[in-house]
Amino acid sequence: MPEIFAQVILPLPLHDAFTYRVPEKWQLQIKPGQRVVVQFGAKKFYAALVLSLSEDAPANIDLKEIVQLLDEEPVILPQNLELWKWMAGYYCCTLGDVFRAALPTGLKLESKSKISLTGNDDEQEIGEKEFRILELIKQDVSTPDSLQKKLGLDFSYAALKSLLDKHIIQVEEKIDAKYKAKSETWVRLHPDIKSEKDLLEKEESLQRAKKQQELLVHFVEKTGAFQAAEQPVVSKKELLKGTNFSSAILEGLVQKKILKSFQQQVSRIETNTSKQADLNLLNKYQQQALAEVKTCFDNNLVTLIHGITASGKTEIYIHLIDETLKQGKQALYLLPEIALTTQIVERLKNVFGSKVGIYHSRLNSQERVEIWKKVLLFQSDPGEGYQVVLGARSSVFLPFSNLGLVIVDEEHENSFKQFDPAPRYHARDMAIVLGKQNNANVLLGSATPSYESFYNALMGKYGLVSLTKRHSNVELPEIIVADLTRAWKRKQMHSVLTPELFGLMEDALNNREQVILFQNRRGYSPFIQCFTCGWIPKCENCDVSLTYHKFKKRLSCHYCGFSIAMPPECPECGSPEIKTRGFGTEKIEDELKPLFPGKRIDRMDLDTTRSKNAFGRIIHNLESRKTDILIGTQMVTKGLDFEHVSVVGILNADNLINFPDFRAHERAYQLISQVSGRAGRKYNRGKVVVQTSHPEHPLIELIRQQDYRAAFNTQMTERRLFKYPPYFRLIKLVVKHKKPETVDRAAGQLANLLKRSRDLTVLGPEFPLVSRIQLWYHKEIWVKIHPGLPLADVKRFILENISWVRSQPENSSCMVNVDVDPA
DNA sequence: AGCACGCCGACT
DNA sequence: GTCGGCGTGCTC
Repeated sequence: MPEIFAQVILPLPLHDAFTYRVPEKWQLQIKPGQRVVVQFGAKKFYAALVLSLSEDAPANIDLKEIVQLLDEEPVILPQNLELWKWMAGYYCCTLGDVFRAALPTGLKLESKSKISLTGNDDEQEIGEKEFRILELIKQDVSTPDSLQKKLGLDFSYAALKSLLDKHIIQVEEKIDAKYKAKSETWVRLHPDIKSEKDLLEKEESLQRAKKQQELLVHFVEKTGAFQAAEQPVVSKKELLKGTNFSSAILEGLVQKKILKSFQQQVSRIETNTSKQADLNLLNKYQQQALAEVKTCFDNNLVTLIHGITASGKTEIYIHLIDETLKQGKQALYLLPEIALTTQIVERLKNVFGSKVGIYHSRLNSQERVEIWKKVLLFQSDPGEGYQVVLGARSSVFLPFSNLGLVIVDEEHENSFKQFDPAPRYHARDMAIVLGKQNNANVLLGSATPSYESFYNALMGKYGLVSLTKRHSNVELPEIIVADLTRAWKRKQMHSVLTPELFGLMEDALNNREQVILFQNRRGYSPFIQCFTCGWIPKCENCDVSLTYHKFKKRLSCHYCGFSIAMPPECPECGSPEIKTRGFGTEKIEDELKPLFPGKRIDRMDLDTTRSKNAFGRIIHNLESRKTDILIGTQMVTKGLDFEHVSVVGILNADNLINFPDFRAHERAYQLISQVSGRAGRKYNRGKVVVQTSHPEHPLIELIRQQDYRAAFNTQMTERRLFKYPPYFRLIKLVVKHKKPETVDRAAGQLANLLKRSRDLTVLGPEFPLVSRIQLWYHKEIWVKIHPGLPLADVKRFILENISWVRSQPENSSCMVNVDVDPA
């Protein structure tokens, strides 16, 4: 039999696959998609993924053997790997990067150095540092990391190495399997008991062990032994529940070979999710839209459904999923993380029961592995595996075997784009690739489609379906523009509220209706400033001012988490007069309390939703009308339906519109529309107040008229003129280094090299909005690419130039991040 | 990404 | 004179 070699992907940012020898014992069993343990480098072990197998190997390399085969069957299918390859190529990252992003943590493993004593303690001279390290090792601190954490500056690798050289300690590499199946103890009759007669004999034999006898009777009553053909089993937990029997009594029966206990694997995921509801009937507009979507699907792989808020898109999705399931195919339903609320999760579980898996970042790694495995299971056992997945961005990596439909709801959401680390992929775009590879239809849905998608639809690349009627005929809210500057000048402001907004809030609250206020900044105030000398506290690691959080009495950095206590006086001039500047959600909450005495005010932002149940609690309080006014950031915009919210206030539209980003207008429009959608969903027409200092701004007028199409057209003119998407493709390059001079020089060189290409438009290098993050200086280069150019060649050209710049000694291998289609 | 090897400044 | 910093290059 010829020798077999495996090309494996390591979970590292390396461009090549590496070849290992396959030991003879696994030659028949090994398949692409299985995980293997390999040694890579002098000591590290990794779980790698078999990419391919071959009978020949690269010459002149001393190959290592695979240490362990981890899976009996592949954890990922060949067609899934095709998506990985596409992603690595398109987003200019390595397969290793994709590997890391794709597999749930529980399926990845990495070796950790475990330090232990050798027991060799002949008198040897050791230094102070060595002594302190040794003391900790004796207390079972056994990894370099934890030693470093405990000792701080007293730790050094040299001291560790010295101890190693003196044979006082030893280091071994241990790999931990992160995923363990959860198991429970179950109980059944011992196989020796073959009839009821045997059982009675055994029972009588227990005359002197009353408790055991009672438990046996309890077991028989509970399970009905010999009632059915199959011998009954029961979990130990279930058997002992509500009784006084202890484990010891059960153990006694097991010892006497009357009962037998065994371990059984159980799922961590709730299983009592039987189908509880039917599909809702669609109204005539929904029926029409559904029919149109299906027609579009006949001609286009991708269809965009532009449906205003509350037009009932979700129910259409559910009908489409249902049809996909009837064809025996799988469906993937993608939502942005924040929109994966209990409302939608429950609806899907009720309709599709145990066929639905939910996959998002709040699951722990063990749960994620179980979802992964049940999606994989669909291939071999369609009855048991998941046929529908509702999930966030990373669900595109799940091992689907027979995908028939992909839905991307809220497709305009920029949180579908992964920022850091690589792969910097856009889940909506990956969904489309996934659709192409599987010949599965893709449905994009939004009330305010991204301009790229809408453009593609208008150009005929995607099908387009519009839904313009809200269900139960609720009217779109009325939008009122309130002039901040005028109100300030006339001294009519009630704290942060214009008289327009204040008046409407009072009316609403008097009618027992609720109010949502939107402000794009969390914390108390975006920055503070000394009234006397003008000093503004800045982050030590990043180039940003610190945000004041009043509740914690601290100043903190929203980029790196750095924080300091609020100084009692100005550290520069000693003046005690430090003033807060600007308004964050926390300060607004404070300011509103005296304006609306007796009203219950709640706040929803990153700071108040950190704990696991906080989000649900805030939503519940609003639903049950325990909250009168909710103040929040972006979070309040997401698909939450509340019946009694009649007024929505956007406290400052200017900081949305004036954001220095080519997408600022698109985003401002989307955001304000989405928040507006929260107003007046059931009984009467809601009111939205948009506060701005520039009521004459053309975008404000478009927002007031709620004219998506006009806003789109206006922007398209600018996008074309300034060479932005959808007319041009963008690649953003971020050069990073700890030294500003190096960043300057390297970024300059790179930009100059790229500018030599006459086909490309190159902007920069420029310092980004925040030019230093966590002690690293950043500089950005934007490359605009004409759609006629071969993208692969352009990328190769860019990557070659990056390598060249990085290889120049004076640039001391600075980092360059490549972000294709930046958000 | 790690980690080893290799070359120059502040200490016994 | 060495210890120890981190800059460069390799890992099947």
